[in-house]
Amino acid sequence: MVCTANDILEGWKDFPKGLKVLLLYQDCNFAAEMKLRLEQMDYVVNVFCNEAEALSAVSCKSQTYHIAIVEVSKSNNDAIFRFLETAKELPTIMTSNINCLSTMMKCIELGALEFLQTPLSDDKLRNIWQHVAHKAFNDNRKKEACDYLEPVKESACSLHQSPDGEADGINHTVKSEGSTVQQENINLYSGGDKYPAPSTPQLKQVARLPDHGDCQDQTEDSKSVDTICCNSATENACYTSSKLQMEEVGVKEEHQSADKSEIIARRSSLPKDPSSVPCTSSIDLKKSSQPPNSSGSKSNRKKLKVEWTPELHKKFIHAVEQLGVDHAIPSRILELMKVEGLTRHNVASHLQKYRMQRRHILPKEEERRWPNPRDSARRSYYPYKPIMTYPPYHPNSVMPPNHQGYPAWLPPASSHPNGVTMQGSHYYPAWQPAENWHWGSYPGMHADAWGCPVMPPAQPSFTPYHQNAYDYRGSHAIHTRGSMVHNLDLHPPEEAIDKVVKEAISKPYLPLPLGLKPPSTESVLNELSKQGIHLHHHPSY
DNA sequence: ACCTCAATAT
DNA sequence: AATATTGAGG
Repeated sequence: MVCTANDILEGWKDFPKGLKVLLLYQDCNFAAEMKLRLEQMDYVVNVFCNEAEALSAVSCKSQTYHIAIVEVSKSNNDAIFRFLETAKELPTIMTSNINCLSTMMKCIELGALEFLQTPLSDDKLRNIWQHVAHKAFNDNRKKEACDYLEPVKESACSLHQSPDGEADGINHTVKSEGSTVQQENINLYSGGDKYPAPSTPQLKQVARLPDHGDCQDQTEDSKSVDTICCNSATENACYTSSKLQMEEVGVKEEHQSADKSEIIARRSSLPKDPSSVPCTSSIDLKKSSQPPNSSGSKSNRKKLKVEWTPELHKKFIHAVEQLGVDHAIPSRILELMKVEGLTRHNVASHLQKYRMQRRHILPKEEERRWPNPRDSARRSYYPYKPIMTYPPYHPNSVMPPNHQGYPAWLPPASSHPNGVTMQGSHYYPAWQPAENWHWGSYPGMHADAWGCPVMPPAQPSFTPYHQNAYDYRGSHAIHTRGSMVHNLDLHPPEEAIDKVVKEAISKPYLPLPLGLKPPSTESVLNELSKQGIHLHHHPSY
């Protein structure tokens, strides 16, 4: 159970009213007086006169406290220290009329928040809530960092020293941390906690473990995992065990939507319901039956094999869709997929497979749809049904071909903004990978079928230029209703041309717009300069 | 630096 | 046999 900053700021009406304070005083009279004062400040106070009682109260599930105020005297030092040591979860303020540095120091060492000399002013008393808030923020930060880093830990470590030096795993991690998406893995806390907002007691006192509390500690010290987050409190047990379990098994892909935008959207609206927070995506790396090596992670260099789970594949397909089949290149796909630990190589490989499948599957389909032998003869490498489409440099010329038998300028319906679902039945029979992946879990979604068009058939209503797929490189989308014919003489804005051409020049490996023969760079530049567009000519391409 | 394809490994 | 990884070539 975590008392987050959000709980306090949003979920806790009238914070700090109702803050639950445990008072541990030897002198019951003093205690009563304190109780009174605190209650006048709208705190809820329970008094204990000996440390044992107080401790049992702390460990009692039914009653929870946000903060403790503990009186120290010369006589009760040991008991108080014991209290501090045991109730690590509970933020504790010490108070005393003695002024013994060593005692004070010991208390602080044991995690006390501060040491206040009596008499306590109202101000000081009133302000105790700040410790709770402070800790909440602190924990929140730690938790995020922890959640974020934890799943990567293993893969990152393994990839870190990958021989070819390509630490995509790391890069990726760092990158996404710096960028907008910081994913969380709240399922670690899935003990059924429902955020009983105000009564969020057992704040984990991570701060009290200066050396172990740092989740970023990448040294594989499973012991530290234990100590980090599991401090004696029983309710942490499930957290710890699940965590350890995950370490053994390897982090599993979560079935949450992998859609980046969704994650961003959700995050930006600071989820009140923790269950809606997306989980970290990381890949399930299969260790190749390696004995658990105790000493360091160095020898664990065996290449980790990426298992393309349905979820992973789905993300892959998503990415490919977004980019457009023809423009899906490993690096971009990798970016879009936002999967930690996955390397460009992995993606490239998968992409290769994917393309192979397409090539094998589609021609057959084409054959069925256009049994005209001439067509098949004309079909080239990519089994498109394709016809010359755009005039050169039309921004839409980067459209992927469609496979629907509709005019080639029709964008794949998958990029149809309305996300119209497939109803026609003439899409491709779902080719399925050999393994029994559970495609069924994405009903109506054919994106996951290998090499199959990922989209529903074009809509009769034709909204041809809604091409979200191609804005990815910032080309101006020209939203024009109606069919191509009306657009033949359409001249896109120059920047658009510029962008497309630049891209084409700088990324020779990207496929050319459909139907175009590769023009020589010279001729392109010539043509452009005739139109007053001047680009640097890089002779290499 | 990165893509693609083919060879190789599992 | 299928699929992931590695490597060569562009």
